[in-house]
Amino acid sequence: MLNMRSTDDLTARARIRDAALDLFGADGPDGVSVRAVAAAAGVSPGLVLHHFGSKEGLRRACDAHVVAVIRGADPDVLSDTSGLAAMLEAAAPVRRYLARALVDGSADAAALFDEIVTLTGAWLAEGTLEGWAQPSEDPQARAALYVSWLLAPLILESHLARALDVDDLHGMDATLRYSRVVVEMLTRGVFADARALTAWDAVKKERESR
Amino acid sequence: MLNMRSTDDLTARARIRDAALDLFGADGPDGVSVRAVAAAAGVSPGLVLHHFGSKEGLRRACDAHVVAVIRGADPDVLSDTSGLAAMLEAAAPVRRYLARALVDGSADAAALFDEIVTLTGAWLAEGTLEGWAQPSEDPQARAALYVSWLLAPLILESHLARALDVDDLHGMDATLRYSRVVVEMLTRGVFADARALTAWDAVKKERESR
DNA sequence: CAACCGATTGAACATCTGGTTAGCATGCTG
DNA sequence: CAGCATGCTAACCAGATGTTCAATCGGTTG
Repeated sequence: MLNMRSTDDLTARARIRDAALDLFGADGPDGVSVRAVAAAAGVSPGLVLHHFGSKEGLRRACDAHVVAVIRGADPDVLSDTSGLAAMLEAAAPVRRYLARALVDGSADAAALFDEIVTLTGAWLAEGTLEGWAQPSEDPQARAALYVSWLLAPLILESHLARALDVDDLHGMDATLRYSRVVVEMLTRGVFADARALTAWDAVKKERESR
Repeated sequence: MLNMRSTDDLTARARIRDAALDLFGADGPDGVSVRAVAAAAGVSPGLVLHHFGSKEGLRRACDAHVVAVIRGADPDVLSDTSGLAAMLEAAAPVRRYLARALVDGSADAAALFDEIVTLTGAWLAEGTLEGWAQPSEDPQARAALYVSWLLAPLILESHLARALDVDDLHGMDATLRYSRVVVEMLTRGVFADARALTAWDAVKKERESR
């Protein structure tokens, strides 16, 4: 057995982490036993604890790894949306894990979310000044919603795949297809006139008068 | 102890179901023990199984109850977007349970999702004909994405609340605030020119040439 | 009153959980 | 070579989990 921990990323430790990433991403940390991770990595259950101290430690290691992958991937493309773009480009297990961590309330995932919202807000503000983005009455909320909307396909993966009649939502075909519609909806909008806006005004007025 | 099972909705059975709804919605069925449900309902663990057969049976009962509540707004059929509205306006425990069931892959929640996507697709098609909705190159995908986007605040509740600096995302103030931005984004769009569309074209061409 | 039936309990069971420990093997270092 | 740290395993532990079961209680019915 070789002993190049820092360079070789295929050590038992890395294999355990990758297996955990995969399984945790599918069922959440609470739905996966240490033994299942060990089996998937081809090691004994004891080794998992030996390397990561505890199951919680393994979870933190997965969090850290995912954050590092997303932060570190292709920082040049698409200037300021790089975080988001990197996330969408990241390998499927990492993406699934991130989505799961977000709904499970992991602290690292939450911090990543906040960071991306901030970056997106700045990016959209710049776009507004340069004229390629619409101005917004509430830039903060818009940035948060924009990020949430791009995250939605990650989280609702299985439901969207069913609605679109595709097997793998994150295969290239399906990704191209739905991202096209996303761009279309974000460019032309969905509603063609202001009646949704006036409907909202009516709701607000009614609620305020109560 | 009274014995009016069918009429009184505060029987032990109903209390167990409500407690389970609450706890399952917070941590998912796998994160909650039968004993915890029993304790929250003020009964013994055995009674939970006596009434629902198994934990899985209890989960199914929760699913059925939530679906019934959502459908109950419009007893016969869901019309247009009323299902979506009912989901977003439902009481907090129901809302949380639904969000959790969607990401956990419950069959009933998935069926509800599909149904709402279909209704939304029909609604948007009608709008396209009547002129108040934009035409779409891919109506099926648009309907699915539209539903996903409106569901996103449900699922990412805590993260959005943090980004918007509000305590309760589904309180009236916050709801009015972010729904305003949703309407704004869906009416005016986010991008002011076609460069996102052309960027997508470039990506597609590049990937196809590979 | 007696028989019965559903609601309800508490204890028990087998299983699985995360975690600990002792020990083995191997490779580095003196 | 001896000494030692380290990767790794197997056995084991205490606790929690879902489920089962015998027994009790209370109201209804014969």
